[in-house]
Amino acid sequence: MATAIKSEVVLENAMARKLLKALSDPLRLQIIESLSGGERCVCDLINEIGLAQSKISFHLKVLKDAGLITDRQTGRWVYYQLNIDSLNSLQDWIELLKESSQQPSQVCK
Amino acid sequence: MATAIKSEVVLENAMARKLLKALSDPLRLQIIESLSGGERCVCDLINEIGLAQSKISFHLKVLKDAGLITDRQTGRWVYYQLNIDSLNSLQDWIELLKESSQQPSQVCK
DNA sequence: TCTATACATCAATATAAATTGATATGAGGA
DNA sequence: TCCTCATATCAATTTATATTGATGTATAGA
Repeated sequence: MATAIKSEVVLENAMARKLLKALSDPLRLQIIESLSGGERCVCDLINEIGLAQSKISFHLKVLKDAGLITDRQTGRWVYYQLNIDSLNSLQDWIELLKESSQQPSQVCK
Repeated sequence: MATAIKSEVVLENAMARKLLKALSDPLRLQIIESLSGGERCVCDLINEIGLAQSKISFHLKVLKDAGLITDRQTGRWVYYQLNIDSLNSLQDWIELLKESSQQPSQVCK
């Protein structure tokens, strides 16, 4: 059904928007790239990236709110991990763009 | 060679950073989504999106500088089009993240 | 050459987002 | 219970980004 497909696309767009926004900061990208080496606790990220703890925590929250990472607490430590599902969603969104963008151009006027 | 691979990844990261930054604005996403329907001139985008011309032009420039779109002038009209290569780069970057993120977690302390 | 149209650019302002330094919370261990 | 450590949160400030309205530029047609 056309409406079903369309509302799916709209949903996808809304999700992509959130993810892309969260990925638009260089420090957050550093965190993401660091987490791509596997799960890490905050203290490790702080050491690895070498920046203020409040800064790291702030950006971790942004990434978590966007659904890009998940956390898990063990004792005093909190471990963060990339959420593969969100990366898949982003890839799907890009794929949709690519698929629909090869249409004939409309001449203006 | 390990260094060659690594510098490739670094390049990819730098490119991803630029693309993601450009994609982080809702109006620019609207433009991107509109262009996914095929090449469009600025006047069409203005009508479609219904916002000030200077606004649209500003964001088109950001998208173009990032390499996400290309332009082509014909007479008085300028046509913009999605640059598929940039979308592919972004997909590749995400793919790399996914591939390397399934490693065993390191326990803290 | 004059005028209208399509688009780009710019300076001023408004808005949003990131940083900083301090404080709060909550888990463990002594 | 008290202390320390790991992390989160907050208010104030700074920095970055977007918007607005005006002006500039190039093209085409009369």
